[in-house]
Amino acid sequence: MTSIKDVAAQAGVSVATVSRVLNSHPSVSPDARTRVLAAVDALGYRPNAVARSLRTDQTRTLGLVISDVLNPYFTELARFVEEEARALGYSVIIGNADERPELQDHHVRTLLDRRIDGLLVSPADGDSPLMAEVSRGGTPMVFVDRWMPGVDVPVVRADGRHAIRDLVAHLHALGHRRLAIIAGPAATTTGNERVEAFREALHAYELDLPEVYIGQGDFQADSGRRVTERFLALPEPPEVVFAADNLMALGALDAIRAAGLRVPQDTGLAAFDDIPWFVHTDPPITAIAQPTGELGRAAVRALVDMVEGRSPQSVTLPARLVVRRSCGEPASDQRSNL
Amino acid sequence: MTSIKDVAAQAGVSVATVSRVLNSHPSVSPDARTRVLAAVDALGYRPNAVARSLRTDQTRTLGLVISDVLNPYFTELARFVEEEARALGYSVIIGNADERPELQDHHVRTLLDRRIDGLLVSPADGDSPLMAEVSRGGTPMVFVDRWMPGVDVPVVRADGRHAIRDLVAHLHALGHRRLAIIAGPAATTTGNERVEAFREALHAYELDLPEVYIGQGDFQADSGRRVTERFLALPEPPEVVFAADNLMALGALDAIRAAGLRVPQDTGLAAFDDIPWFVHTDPPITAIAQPTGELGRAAVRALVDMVEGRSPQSVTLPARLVVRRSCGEPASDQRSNL
DNA sequence: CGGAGCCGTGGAATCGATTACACGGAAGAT
DNA sequence: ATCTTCCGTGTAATCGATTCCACGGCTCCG
Repeated sequence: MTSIKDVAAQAGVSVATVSRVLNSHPSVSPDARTRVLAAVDALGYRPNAVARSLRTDQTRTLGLVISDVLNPYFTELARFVEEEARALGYSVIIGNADERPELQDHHVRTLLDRRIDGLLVSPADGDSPLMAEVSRGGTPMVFVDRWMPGVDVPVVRADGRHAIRDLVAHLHALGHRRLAIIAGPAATTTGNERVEAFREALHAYELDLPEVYIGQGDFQADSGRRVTERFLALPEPPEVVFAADNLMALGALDAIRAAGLRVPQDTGLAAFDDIPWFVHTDPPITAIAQPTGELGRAAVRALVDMVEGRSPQSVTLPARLVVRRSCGEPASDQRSNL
Repeated sequence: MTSIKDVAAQAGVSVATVSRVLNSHPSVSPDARTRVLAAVDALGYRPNAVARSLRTDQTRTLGLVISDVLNPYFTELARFVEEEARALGYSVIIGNADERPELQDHHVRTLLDRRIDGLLVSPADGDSPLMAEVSRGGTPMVFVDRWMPGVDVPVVRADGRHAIRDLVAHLHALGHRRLAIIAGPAATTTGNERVEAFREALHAYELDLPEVYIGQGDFQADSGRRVTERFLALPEPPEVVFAADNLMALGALDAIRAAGLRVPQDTGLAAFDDIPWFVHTDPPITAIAQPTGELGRAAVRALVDMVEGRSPQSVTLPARLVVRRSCGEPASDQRSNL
């Protein structure tokens, strides 16, 4: 590998001058500059990012730790995060926690060892003292989508409260009264919030959310399947099942089918998170869509603000209901985005 | 940040001894070892990976450049790659090329600047002289899924030939004769191969693959939609459309629906790449499944072999047909994996 | 005409690790 | 007892960059 010394030798200047040219430091003579540039070109020289990072103590790299790459919602989020980061001159290293706290911690530590400039996290289930420690340790950090209470870092997320209210209104209008929810892990904020918002919305219609209608899932398809089986085995099974994420909705759909039931005639289905495939399932699935692109971009901007010494802002964006056919045929004025 | 010097001071030894303990070098006294370990613990010291990499000239990091993260096939691949790499003690940095050669080159260069130990690439459309250059430059490199002719590096991929023959047999048995294909970009190997295998399989049944039945796609949903619209507008539209990847199949499904046609009664649909959602579309989609997990693992093993000075092997694994209902109701003995 | 100030440049310190080499002391060989 | 060998340890060089400081030469001003 050619180093800055080779370039210096080739151009007949010192390494200091080469470095100045490369970092567009003002005090370099035009003559020296051209000679250096020519040498760089001739040798195909590229600065060693490792050496540079050691000296400058910055890597221009952000870490992104997400709970599950296979979840299309997070994949999309990751894509937007990388895009915005690139626009701001940063690279992104993604760590996939697979919803496992210890794997999450592994990635966080690895990223810290590499001296990333900042960390974007969507914390998995289970508590992780590491997070609080990292944030106290001074590493710029921002939570996206999910967050951890008690850890004082900016949060960028979508608020589903309003959309969930719309969903319940929609279900109520269709005549459904027995509504169940497949919740996410209790330890994730998104897991809790969605249940609470659902319960509140039901109250507004004087409906109850009995314990047996709250299934404990883990954001994976399998758990959606298991919970739904239990719902269907109830003496009074729910008329509609609302899954707190798209993978559990997939599992729920499996279970309903396997029981020989039809959606929406026998059991309705709705999901939090909207994904392209929901248009093509049988039937198309009514879902709550998050503004994923905006979320990803806002998260990166907040983090970069922090890294570069500006004061970052927490951001909450509204999610919105997309009505399709999985809860029953909506009145025509309620249809949208098919 | 605490450095090795702090640990040395705390333990009352030199930095050399600390380093020896950390790298489990044999000649350290038990006494020194315990004192160092205690100091590491007390200070919460973690070695600076940047400094270490600079000195040792290895990062224990692999680069993975894929054509499109939003494609579930690649997401899954990436997940397995990371898993296997982690098992072997490596981290992975993913670069998403979004099917754009210039973005692909950007990521390759960034990864090289960071001195990754090896590079896993699934090249996008368009030629990139950079690849050949990198490989000649001595960076360990392995192609996965797609490859570039003329660049002499190991290739890990699935062979769809056999499965495509099975697919054509299946379609022929259902009475279909006019079969069309939505191809991938001509410049990608997977794009070409799938068309050629399809043509050959048709020949075996004395069927032709006319030019108008070959649509030019780019592995994105939109192109599948456009190509399918054109197919359907033909005086003699095809009875079955075979999409060379899952996203184009999604687009094709859109287009068929938009034209007011039913699958499979009016137009059949099959896809290369199988994904969980294909079970739940209306109707479930017949697809060719790649052994993604094995592919990812084999690719990492080949690359690590190369990095660590062993001689790497190209690997080709068979894909297999999964019959569902999107091409017509199969005879009962042909059904599988619903 | 002489001193102050500026500009372009190079030498050398530095970042945090690894590792070759030297050295002192203990143990074993003769 | 003396010589060799080996072991544990420390000193210092090194990786490839950035950047502080000093220096020589020039310009400008009084």
